[in-house]
Amino acid sequence: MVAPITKSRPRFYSTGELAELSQTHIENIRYFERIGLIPKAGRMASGHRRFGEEHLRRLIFIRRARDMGFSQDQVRALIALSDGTPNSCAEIKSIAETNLRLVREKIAGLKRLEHLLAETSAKCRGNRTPACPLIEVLLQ
Amino acid sequence: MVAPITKSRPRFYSTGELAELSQTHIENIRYFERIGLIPKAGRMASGHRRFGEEHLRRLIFIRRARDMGFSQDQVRALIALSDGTPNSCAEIKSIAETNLRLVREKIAGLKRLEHLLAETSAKCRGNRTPACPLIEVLLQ
DNA sequence: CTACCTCCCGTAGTAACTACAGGTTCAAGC
DNA sequence: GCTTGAACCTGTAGTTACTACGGGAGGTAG
Repeated sequence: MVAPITKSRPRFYSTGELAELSQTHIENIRYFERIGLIPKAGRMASGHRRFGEEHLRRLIFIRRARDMGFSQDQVRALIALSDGTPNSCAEIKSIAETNLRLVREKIAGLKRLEHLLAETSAKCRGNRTPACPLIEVLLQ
Repeated sequence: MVAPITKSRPRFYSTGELAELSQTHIENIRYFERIGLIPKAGRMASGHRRFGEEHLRRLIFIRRARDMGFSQDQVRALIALSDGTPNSCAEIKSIAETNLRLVREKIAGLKRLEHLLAETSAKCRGNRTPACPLIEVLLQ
């Protein structure tokens, strides 16, 4: 087991450092703070934000969840449910399954679209004889 | 010369009729008119819009194109190109092919997501033993 | 000391609609 | 002719999830 990059002393991060470490846009971090998706950061004397490990973990969590296609509301629910409440696991699974169903529907729709586009495009020779099949399809 | 009023029906439609016939939301029709995606409608004395066959054809064209995943800008380009300009067919084909590529990329991304969700969700029994695998995945 | 970078805040913009609020007009029934 | 309810009008604001910008202040290397 490799020791993670842990600092025994409390680590603090500037907004830019946190953006780098969490692979999140800097404006996005401020945005997440504003809408309450991450806790409010402490401040330095200068007014610059001072984030801690907790913010980093939360941001990585959020990015992963977003990568998994969860909406902002779902992410919010996942955060609330990930705190160890009994039975929350079942709720989390249910959110994931709803999402999986939506993803599968999206894939199915896009595949139909792909076939339509590919077929129609293949018929087109780019010379409009007798008429462009793409436009024909759109006009009926 | 007497115009054959009886048979060559200059059909007019109200906004609601057009919405019904083109399967478009009524607010959407007004929106499309406002942004110039369809021509400005004529007006009755009362101020109610009066649409013609041309509007209906255009709206159906737009709906089809949108169903095919074309963006509003692409739809605008397709409308401009569908007017019979020489060589436009090649440009139309190019728009369609760009779109096809984007659709395929979206499908690939969603499939990766589908696997991740399905796998993680399958591991979850909804009883958090020892910990919810979905949350584990999000936390690393 | 002077660049230059990073950070601050607030606002506005993006796509592509969708949803009011608050009013007019039309069509049908009595 | 009157009433009622549906359909229509305009204009603005809300949606999702950010992203960009303007204009200024703090931090640091040479």
